[in-house]
Amino acid sequence: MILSTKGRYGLKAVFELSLNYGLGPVSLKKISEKYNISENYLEQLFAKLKKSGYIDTIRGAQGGYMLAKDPKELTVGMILRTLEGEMTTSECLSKEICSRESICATRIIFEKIEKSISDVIDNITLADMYEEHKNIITEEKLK
Amino acid sequence: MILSTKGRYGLKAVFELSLNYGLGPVSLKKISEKYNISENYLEQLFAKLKKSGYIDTIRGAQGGYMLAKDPKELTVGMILRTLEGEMTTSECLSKEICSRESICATRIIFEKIEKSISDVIDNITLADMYEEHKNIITEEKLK
DNA sequence: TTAATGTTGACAAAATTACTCGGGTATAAT
DNA sequence: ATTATACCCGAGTAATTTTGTCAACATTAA
Repeated sequence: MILSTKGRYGLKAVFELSLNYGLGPVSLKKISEKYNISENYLEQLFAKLKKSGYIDTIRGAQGGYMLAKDPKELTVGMILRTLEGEMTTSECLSKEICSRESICATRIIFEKIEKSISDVIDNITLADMYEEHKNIITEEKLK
Repeated sequence: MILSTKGRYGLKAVFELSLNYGLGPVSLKKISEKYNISENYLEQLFAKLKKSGYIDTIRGAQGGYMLAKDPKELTVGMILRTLEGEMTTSECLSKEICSRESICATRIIFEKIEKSISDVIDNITLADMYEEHKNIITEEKLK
């Protein structure tokens, strides 16, 4: 399983923010209740995202969290990498040990996996997610 | 980091077996010394791979492990999935909680990631790794 | 003021990872 | 036969990561 709850919860929550983009802040309480995610835990995730500059906060009553940028400028990769760290490693365990032959062969594999993941997550923006989501909703209504 | 030492050590070790395909068994001791991986730990990984039918063993002196099939028939995905379990999950946490909208949106993302990983690991065989590795060695010699 | 909200840092339970250990069994070489 | 070499198997354990919890505090709208 490549994604822990950090990435899974976090992406959901951020998407929720993008649904509210331009409409004012959303409180943690609302999000945590909607998805049944621990408020305090989500708080930690949002703290990281704020530090990275992807979300802004407004303190005090009626405050909350909001995207710091246009959903078009925020990619899934930005969110996931902030929360999960780098997705793969291809580093050798030790330069001495790296007896070259097979380690190089496996490293190539890991690099390919990494690239394919990056191709996906770096090319989907929150705006894309929103579009896709809207289409699904529309299709459902047509039935 | 999507791969733990299980997948990383395991793929290295199995590649080592593929270098020796057709030349008799390789002992754990040899592999663990070459890569400085705990022998007992590697044993556990190989036990799983044997159970899955990817490697065979010969017990007793001069015994060891060997691929159970031609390297052309063994993919990186077979090895990694055996050792790491499924690579992603896109399941909802709970049907009740799944308020559909944003969870569906995130699920699509996870499914895309999963597919891109599968495209890589299911389409590279141990034989492919060997070919690539041979090319690298050859190129180095030409310098 | 008061209630709602974000901020911070410490703490901790649970799960997973990454091993270790010890006593087996099978087999080749002597 | 004996011995050394290897795989086999199940239990145990240390370290790390994940997944939170808690408490005290700061800020702001109403």
